[in-house]
Amino acid sequence: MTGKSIGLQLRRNGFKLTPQRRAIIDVISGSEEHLTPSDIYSRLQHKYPGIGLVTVYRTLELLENSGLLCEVHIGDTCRSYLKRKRPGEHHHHLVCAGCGKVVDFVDCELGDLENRLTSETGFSIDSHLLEFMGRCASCRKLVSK
Amino acid sequence: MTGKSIGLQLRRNGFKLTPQRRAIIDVISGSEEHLTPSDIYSRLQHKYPGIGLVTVYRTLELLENSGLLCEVHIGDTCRSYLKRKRPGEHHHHLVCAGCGKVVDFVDCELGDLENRLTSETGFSIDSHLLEFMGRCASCRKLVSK
DNA sequence: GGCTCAATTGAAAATGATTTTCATTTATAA
DNA sequence: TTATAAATGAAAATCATTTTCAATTGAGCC
Ligand SMILES: [Zn+2]
Ligand SMILES: [Zn+2]
Ligand SMILES: [Zn+2]
Ligand SMILES: [Zn+2]
Repeated sequence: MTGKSIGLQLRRNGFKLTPQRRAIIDVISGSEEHLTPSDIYSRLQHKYPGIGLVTVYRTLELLENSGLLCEVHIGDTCRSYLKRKRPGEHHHHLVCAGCGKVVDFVDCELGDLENRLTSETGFSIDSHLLEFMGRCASCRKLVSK
Repeated sequence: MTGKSIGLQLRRNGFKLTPQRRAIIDVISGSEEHLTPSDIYSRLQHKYPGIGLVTVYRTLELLENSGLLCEVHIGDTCRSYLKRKRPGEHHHHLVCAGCGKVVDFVDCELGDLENRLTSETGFSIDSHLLEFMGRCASCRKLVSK
């Protein structure tokens, strides 16, 4: 999903497409890394100065409610976001602890485990959270130098 | 692992076993639910009033560094804790969205997926985060009434 | 049982992240 | 172009967490 199509999707949902929102979408779309609100805020200062941190928070909330963002739970902050490449599609993340780069994967194959847990515990299961943490090839090179 | 043995473990590691720490361990040990720092703080007020929230934070940090606690990432707060039943043993959690009750399971069987991701992406993988979210039997009854 | 001392505690202040408030501006549809 | 509801930004408010520091205390030692 491109930055432009994210903007169009917002409009289709009845929201205004302001320059601030374009800029924020632009920053998120142009990053392979997961970004916190203040990461996004500081990246904005270069290309689009003057946008308030409040607007970043509000836009993130809007994009998230519209299903256009992914969350990453890695590390300590639970508040780090990423463009959702294919909205609606079930997937998970492999995250680099060095640079924050995120790779998606769709085959989690947790169905059997889920069924067994359901019958063993009496819980009904609604969803799951799965993330792998590691180091991407280029971050590994840096360390070994 | 009992509350008492958690206390002993702390002493073995060279820390003092104060009444405040006993009380906090007691609260955590007596709960099947994951608890945030302020959850713990408010539960303390009944049985052991006067313990400061700062002490709760400090004790949680200590217990976590000693590997005696589990973290739950469910929901919005990344800061919710639980007694670690068998320190050192690899396991994951099934969490009730209604009451917060947590059930452990040890068989995650993510090795094959991990190997495939490693070779497909060039990442090295260090760890993973896996949690199932659902509703326990008694919370399901409440809803259906 | 008392003595000593570093570790621990709690109150208050400081910090940091997020949310709310509200007056002003602006994207969009007519 | 105009009207209008939505969106913005600055500042204040709120909430979670950490730091500071003086007073207290657990645990080893006599
Ligand atoms: Zn990397
Ligand atoms: Zn999955
Ligand atoms: Zn429940
Ligand atoms: Zn596992």
